[in-house]
Amino acid sequence: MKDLLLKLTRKQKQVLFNDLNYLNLKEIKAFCKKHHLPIVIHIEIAKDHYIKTTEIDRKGVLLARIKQYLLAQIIQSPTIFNSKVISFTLLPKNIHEKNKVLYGQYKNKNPLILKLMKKLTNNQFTYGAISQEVIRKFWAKGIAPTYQSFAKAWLKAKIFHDKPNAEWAYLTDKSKGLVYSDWKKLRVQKAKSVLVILNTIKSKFKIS
DNA sequence: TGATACGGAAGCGCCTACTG
DNA sequence: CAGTAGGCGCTTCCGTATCA
Repeated sequence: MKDLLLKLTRKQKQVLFNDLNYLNLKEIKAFCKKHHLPIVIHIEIAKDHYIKTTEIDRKGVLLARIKQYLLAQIIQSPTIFNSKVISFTLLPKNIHEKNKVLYGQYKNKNPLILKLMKKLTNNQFTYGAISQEVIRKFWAKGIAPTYQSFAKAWLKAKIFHDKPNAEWAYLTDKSKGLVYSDWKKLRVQKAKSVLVILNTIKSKFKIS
């Protein structure tokens, strides 16, 4: 399988792959659209019947997809939540830890869910990047965890998460002490040189 | 009209620097 | 010393714009 970056040295590829993190979501979306890489999450509303949601994959997921495309010319299929992990019936008022966390019912900021999750995590749970990452990973695998196992997974992820995700460029630089007054300029510069390389690539099709 | 895309606002995540 | 505001991007939410 040929990759699309033949002209680059190994070192240059390393730099490129690292600097992809400096692209913002708008730039990433534009590249994905041009090359027909999926952006939007799909759900299965009936057997083998899929529709788009309004939700897009996280930045890290999109970047992984782009890397796979650059290296192997493979266009991965979109993230799909199958019917087993979905429900659009109203969230029960008396949810408890044995209930399943389902797409369509689980909503950020829902106070009932927050209360339950706080209870199950020794008051540590917050709605944020980690919670979203954890639950989407479950759903993408076709698993609807109970609130109890979601809480357990969240606590584990929280401990594991000792530094910002690589794709959060600003926070990563910040944690390394590399953020100075003109970080925004740095981001634009890095993004520009990444885009110069990416723009040399013609769109290809190969569905995995 | 319904579906989709876009845009702004608010909260999270992290560290530094400041305030009391 | 503890607490908090500032800085920036990502995510989510929600209202508005656009398209078929």
